[in-house]
Amino acid sequence: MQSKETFLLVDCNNFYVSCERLFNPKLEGRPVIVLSNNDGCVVARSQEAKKLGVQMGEPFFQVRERCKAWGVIVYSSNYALYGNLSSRVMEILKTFSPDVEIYSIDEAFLRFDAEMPLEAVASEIRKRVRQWVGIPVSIGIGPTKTLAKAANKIAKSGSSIFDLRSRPVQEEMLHKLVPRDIWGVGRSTAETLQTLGIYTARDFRDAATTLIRRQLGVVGERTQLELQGISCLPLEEATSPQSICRSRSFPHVITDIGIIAEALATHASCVAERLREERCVTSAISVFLEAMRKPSERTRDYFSVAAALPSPTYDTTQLIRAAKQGLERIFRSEMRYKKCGVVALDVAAERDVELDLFTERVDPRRKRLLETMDVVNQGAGKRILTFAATGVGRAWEMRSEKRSPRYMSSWRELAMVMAK
DNA sequence: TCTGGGGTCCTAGGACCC
DNA sequence: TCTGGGGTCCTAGGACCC
Repeated sequence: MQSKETFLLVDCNNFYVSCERLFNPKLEGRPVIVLSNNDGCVVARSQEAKKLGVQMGEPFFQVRERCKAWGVIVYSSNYALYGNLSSRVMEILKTFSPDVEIYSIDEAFLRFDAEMPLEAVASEIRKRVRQWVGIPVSIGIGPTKTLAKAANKIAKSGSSIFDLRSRPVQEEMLHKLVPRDIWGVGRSTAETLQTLGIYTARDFRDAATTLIRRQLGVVGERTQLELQGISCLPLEEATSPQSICRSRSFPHVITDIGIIAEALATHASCVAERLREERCVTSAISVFLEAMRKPSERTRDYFSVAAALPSPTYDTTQLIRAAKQGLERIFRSEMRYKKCGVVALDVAAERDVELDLFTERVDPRRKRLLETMDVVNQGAGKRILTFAATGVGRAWEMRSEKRSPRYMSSWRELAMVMAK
């Protein structure tokens, strides 16, 4: 008989804020928020900031004045720092179970096969991550991933660890959660459930399967089964991504094709770099532009074009060339552009790609050149070596006015310690 | 006048996640 | 003036084929 499996969901508390606090302990106990790229909207909030009513995803310009009045400390996002701390946390988690699925930058599922004293394991995980990296985490325990997620939600609001394995506890807690609290239930699904008279997570779990299947499709049905304790979402193996996208909004409207070409060349090189990092190749890219329709309106026009590459590749030059050709096909001089991006489609692991006699292999000399660039850029900081097409003016670059130093990835930005 | 049935593949769009 | 970015999966509908 297959042994019973249990899932732990480990989630870093207010992750980006916790990262900032690590290097600036004065932020402890104070309201802190972190903004998205371009300082556009709020993507992380400390407990204190949540209490003040700063909403997740709220546009920053709408809360700026309130933040000033309340003394909220504001940071631009610093992904170099968060990425680095994230991998340290994940390394620790891997020492507790061989079965770890890194679900996002700040959370991971761990699977345990046997019946184990998992509450003890969970508190050891919390202790070790706190001690070795300095980040506080919450942990949910459940017989399925969806229940572990729900347990984590409960853990967040108090005890830091919550076990949702026992049936009576499930009865009680699922009655307290609304469908929207459940992983996989978004706004639209929650509305549908409401019209069906389903108001709690427990109602959802106990509703007629045929009804759920008809109204919500296989996705909804799976979520329902998971709530019943029947595991349908296995731990995902780490696989190569299917697509890799890189895009940025401009800080202001841009109409100049030359500047957009530089931005796209930069995005194309980032995509290529990531492909090499993942040991992947792409056989087609898509280029897209977004333009403002009217100055006052939020609505955007979206233009995109896909282009096949001569052969599966991770070569920056080929991606830049294809991006440029794509741009020429969709660019209109009268449009007011606000964002652009490059997507690698059809991404596959390099070793899985069958090269026949006629497809061009990446030239070994070019391969060495690209590898060298990657090594230099990783060691000395990003963008030491770049392709000329990516430009030097960088008139399109985003606002990031309140970014903390890259303490862990840039020699120039190391923390300073005064010793007397 | 009246126009089958079954299958595959691809794409766009929606929904959801962090 | 100022509203992010990067993913996944599913579904419906069209094109195409026999």
